[in-house]
Amino acid sequence: MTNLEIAELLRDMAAAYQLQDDRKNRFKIIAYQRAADAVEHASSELKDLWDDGKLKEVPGIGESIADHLSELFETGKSKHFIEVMKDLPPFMFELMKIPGVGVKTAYKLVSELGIKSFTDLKKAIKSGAIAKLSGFGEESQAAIFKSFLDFEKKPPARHLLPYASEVADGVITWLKENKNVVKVDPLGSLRRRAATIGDIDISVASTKPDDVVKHFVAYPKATRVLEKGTRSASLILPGNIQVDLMVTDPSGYGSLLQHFTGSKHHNIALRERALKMGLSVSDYGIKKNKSKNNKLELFSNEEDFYKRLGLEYIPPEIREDAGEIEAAVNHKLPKLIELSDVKSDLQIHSSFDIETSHDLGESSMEKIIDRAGELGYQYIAFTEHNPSKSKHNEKQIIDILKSKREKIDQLNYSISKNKKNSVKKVFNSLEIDILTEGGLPVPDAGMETLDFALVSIHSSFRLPREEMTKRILSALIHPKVQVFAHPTARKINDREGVELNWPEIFDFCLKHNKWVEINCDPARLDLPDVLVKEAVKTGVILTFGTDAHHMDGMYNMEFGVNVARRGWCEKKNVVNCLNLIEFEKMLGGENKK
DNA sequence: GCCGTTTTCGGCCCGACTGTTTTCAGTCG
Repeated sequence: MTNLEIAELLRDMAAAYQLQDDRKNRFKIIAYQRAADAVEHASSELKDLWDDGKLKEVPGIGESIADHLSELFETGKSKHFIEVMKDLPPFMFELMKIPGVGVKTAYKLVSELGIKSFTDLKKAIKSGAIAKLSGFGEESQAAIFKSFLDFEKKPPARHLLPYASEVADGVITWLKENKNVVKVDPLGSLRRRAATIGDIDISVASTKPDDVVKHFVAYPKATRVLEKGTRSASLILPGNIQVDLMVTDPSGYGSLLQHFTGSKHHNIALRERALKMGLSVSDYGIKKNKSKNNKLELFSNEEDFYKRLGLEYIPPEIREDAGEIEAAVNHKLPKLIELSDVKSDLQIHSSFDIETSHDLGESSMEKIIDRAGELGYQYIAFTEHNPSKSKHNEKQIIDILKSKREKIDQLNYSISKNKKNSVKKVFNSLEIDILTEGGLPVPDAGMETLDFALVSIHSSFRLPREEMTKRILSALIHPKVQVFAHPTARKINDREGVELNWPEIFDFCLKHNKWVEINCDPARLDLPDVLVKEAVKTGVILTFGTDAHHMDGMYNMEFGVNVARRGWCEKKNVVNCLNLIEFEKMLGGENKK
């Protein structure tokens, strides 16, 4: 079972307890939901953790749930889960995927109207049967129908960061046309720079919230107004993208920024901390105790808000309730890496034709060097894919690589004459496929032409964990191999990452001075943030590579930096932050025979 | 059902919006 399937199962359990008695089970429900969230965000497959006896190390999984999951892994089922859910019709969980349809609604539709498919649902709506149920009416029936039509057309997807940013920019531009908008910011997972974005969250500071809301819901591109209140509203945009707006007075804007940035778990943890201090936190501000009559303390900025709770300012990227609050208490927050720290790009594909196994780049080496200069880099690496193995014999591969070596040497000669460009050196590298059985498709005489090599997986993604781990290590061991590129080989929304024994990989890299890439392509962002955090903890050296196949792709560096920041990365953890001399020293170091 | 700067027992975030059952339940973030 995958983590996603387990998370879904735990959420179904929470739903079951909600139906049984949502008051009595209140905290059990929360516990199951928290466990589900934790499983979804875990950096390893739960099955692997169970293999290693580490199930209970996942925060949110305790004695009881761990036991049930163990039974599930051992026997394929859990008696307790089956018992709790035995009377629930399976289709209710499908209905719950429609936004606005929760546990109670779904159960009622299935149990009282016998709905067993989406076709049944449509029939029930057409006949008006839903409106006749107690607790429902014409309007709620219509709301379910509209929501269903959106969902049927396009189930809510998570969007890549650059796309979500663009959509948000459109809304923000529209909001700024209203003169009552004092400040406007994109928040939520967009501000936390997560790899994918669900809803788009936007906050506004204004003394006239109702006027701003009115302007917002008139956004010309909106296909539907989901909600409209006095200080908040939600729209649906084409492609079934939801945009949520919250407005507050400028005097309390800091609290709104903080609240709406999230994450949910970070906020919950903050509020629990506040309670222990005798304070109550909401998106309006902070009160003494929970009493309604107590005076509200306002915060115009986030720094003061965190300070009030005895915390250092926590950067949005690490607000995930993953140790950042404890670190902020103890003044142990990392000084996160910044884009301006980056002095190089270590994965670029030029158009220099070496008859590659995969796609060739589109821009010339010369143009790429100019662009690198514009970005202020000191050095870059050209990392075209290796010459295809099927179309060449060994001698041909060696000859092709020698011709590229000559080209790079010429470039370095002309660079040394050009004082205007900040780039002082280009490295001759290669992105080499790791063969299914391990090993590399480039003969040693070809490897000798390189300054260093990247290796990566482009085939056989579904090997078992230990086999895959051996495969990777057999490639990394080669003395010319320096970087493990896009290590999980995931493609966001398209392909899951491979299974690897990460502690073993990281230990190996640490011991042999091998580096692990953060691929900056927004569709990859690989290593993912949770694994970056593990790598940083271990002390593994990381690299940035934009994987640009066109010189404009070099602008994607910022997305890699986002991931690094989310993984608690400092300047010292990333080799790209070294200047040329330091970098060459690092490259020469322990890696040479 | 989980978890701990005080706690192995006794807590567990806080509020907006909608529709319907006119005082609240359901859903969401």
